[in-house]
Amino acid sequence: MSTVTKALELLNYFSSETPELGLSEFARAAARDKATVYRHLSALEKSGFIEKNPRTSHYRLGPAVLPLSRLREATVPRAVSVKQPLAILAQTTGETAHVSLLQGAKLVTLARQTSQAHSTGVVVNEKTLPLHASGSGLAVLAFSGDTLRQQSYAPLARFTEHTVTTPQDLEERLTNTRKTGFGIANQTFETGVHGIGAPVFDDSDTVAGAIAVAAPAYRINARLDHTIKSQLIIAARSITAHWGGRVPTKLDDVWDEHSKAASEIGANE
Amino acid sequence: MSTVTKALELLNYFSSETPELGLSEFARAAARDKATVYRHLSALEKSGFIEKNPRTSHYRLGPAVLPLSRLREATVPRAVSVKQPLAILAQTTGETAHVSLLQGAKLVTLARQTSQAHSTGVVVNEKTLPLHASGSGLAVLAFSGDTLRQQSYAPLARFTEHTVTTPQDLEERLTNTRKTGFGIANQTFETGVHGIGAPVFDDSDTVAGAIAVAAPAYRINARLDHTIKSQLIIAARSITAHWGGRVPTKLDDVWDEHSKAASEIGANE
DNA sequence: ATGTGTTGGTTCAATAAATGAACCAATAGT
DNA sequence: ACTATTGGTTCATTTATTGAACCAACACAT
Repeated sequence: MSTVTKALELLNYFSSETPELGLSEFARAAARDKATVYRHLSALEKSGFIEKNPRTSHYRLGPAVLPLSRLREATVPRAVSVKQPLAILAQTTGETAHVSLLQGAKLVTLARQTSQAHSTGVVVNEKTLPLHASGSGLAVLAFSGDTLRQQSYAPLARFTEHTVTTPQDLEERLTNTRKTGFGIANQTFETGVHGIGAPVFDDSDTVAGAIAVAAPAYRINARLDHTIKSQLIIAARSITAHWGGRVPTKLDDVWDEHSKAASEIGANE
Repeated sequence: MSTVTKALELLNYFSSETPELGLSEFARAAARDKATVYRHLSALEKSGFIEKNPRTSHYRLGPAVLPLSRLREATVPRAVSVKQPLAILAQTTGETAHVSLLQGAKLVTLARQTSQAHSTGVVVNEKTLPLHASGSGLAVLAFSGDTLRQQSYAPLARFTEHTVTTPQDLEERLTNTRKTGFGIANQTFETGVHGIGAPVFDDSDTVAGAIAVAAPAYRINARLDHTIKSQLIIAARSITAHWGGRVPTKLDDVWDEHSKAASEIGANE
C-alpha cells in the first residue's frame, strides 16, 4: 500500500458521530504508529484536507474538500440529476428514499428525501451502508464484479437477528436480487426497517450506486411493495440515463416483467 | 515535501476550464516524472479522489470528495451561515457579492450571489482569486501573518494595466487596507471591475477568508462606495461571528469609525 | 508503407523518504 | 506526588519512492 493511500485512508475515520479525532485516537483506530500517523496528518493538514480545531487541538476535516466537491459536481453532475427522481420517489411511495454511491467497498449516501406522508418514517443517517445487509448494498453487490463481492465476504457483520452472516446465505440473496431486480433488506440492518434497493449505473457501465426506499416494516404490504418497486424502476432508469450509464439487458428485462405484472395487481383491487 | 503532499497537489491542476487531464498533461503541468505522476494518480484513484473517464481514459475528480464535503459542512458549517448575509449584501448594494476561503496561499470561492438590480453585472467565475490583485485578496493579506504575505510576494502577476506588481506598491495598498478596513481593487484584476473586500475570521482567530462586492467601475460613486462598505461591515461581522471568530480590535475600531461617518454623508443628501 | 511524435503504462537499480521505538514536555485524574 | 494520558519529536534502520529508459498502441504526415 502506498504512503498516499495510507494517508488518505485516515480521512475515512471521520464520521458524523466522530467529526474530530486526536492524534492518539487516530493511531489507535488505524492501528499504525503514532509518528507515522502524525506525519500523514501533517501532510493532509498542509494540503487543507484536515485542520486542527484551535480549541481542542484535535483534527477535523479541512476546507479543501469544499471546492473539490463543487468542481466534481460541475465536472460529473450526480447530485443534481438525482434530485427530481428522488423527490418523486419519496412522494409517490410516501416513504424515505435515498441514493448512495459505491466507493471502493463502501456505500456512501449522496442524497436523501424524507416524505411527509406519515408521522413516523425512517431516518437515514450519514453512516456508510453495509453491502450485505442493506437493500442498496444487495442491489450493488448483485450487479458488481467478482472482486468487490469477494471483498465484502470477509466479515459479514451482524446488525440484527435477521442479518445474513454466511457467504452461502448472501449468495442466495444475491441470486434472488438478480432474479427480481431488487435488493431486499427486511430488517437485516435495522430492526423494524424494511429496505428495497435498485442498482444505478454510470458511464463506466458498471454499477455506480443504488437508489432505495426504506419503510417501517409494519407498513409493508403487497400494494406498497409493488408501488415502491415500480417507482424504483422509474427512478433507477432515470438516474442511470442521466449518469451516462446503461441498465444491463438482463436487468432491463426483469424490470419490464415487473411493469407488466402491474395491470394484474391493479385488476385485483 | 512529502509524497502525500505531492500527490494531493495534483488535484490542484483540475479546474472548471480543464476538468480532465491526461497522464502526460499532468506530468508536464506538475513538472514531474511521468512514472511518479502515474503512481500518485493511481493512489488517488484507489482512494476515489480521482477516476478515469471511461471514454477518454483521462483523469477527472472522483466521487470521494462529495461525502467528505458534506461531512466538513456538517462539522464546520461555513456555506450555510454565509447564505443570508451574502443575499442581503447583494440585495442592498445591487451588485454581485461573493465569499471566498483562504486555503494555503489560495483564495477559493465558497459562495456567490448576483443581484438582479442591473441588467449588466459582474460575473465571478470559479477561478482562484489573486491575493495581490483582488479586493478579497488584499483584505486577507492585510490581516494575515507574515508567512503568507512573503509567499505572495514572489510572483506578482500582471492582469491589467492597474495591477500592482512591485512589493513596495503592494505593501502600500496593504497599509491602506489596514487603515480603511477594506481591500480595494479598482480594475487591478479585470478591466472595468471594481472590487471591495473585507476580511472574515474564524475560530482560529486568524483570517479565514473574505467577503467582497464586485461592481462595474463606471457605477462606482461616493454613494455606492459608502453603501457597499457599510453593508460589507455588517456581512463580515455576521459571518465572522457565525464562524466562531473575532474581528481584531483595531479593525473593529476602524469599521466603527466608518459607521459613524454615515450620518454625515446622509445629512448631505 | 514508413517515419515521427504522441499517448498511457511499466521496469529496475539507485536513492531518498517513510518508519517506529524511544523519548520528550504538558496536562489531567487519583 | 504518582500515574496515565495527551500531542509532538528524534534518529538509525528499512522500505518505498524515484526517474531514465523502455514498451506497445495510436495518430498524423510523408
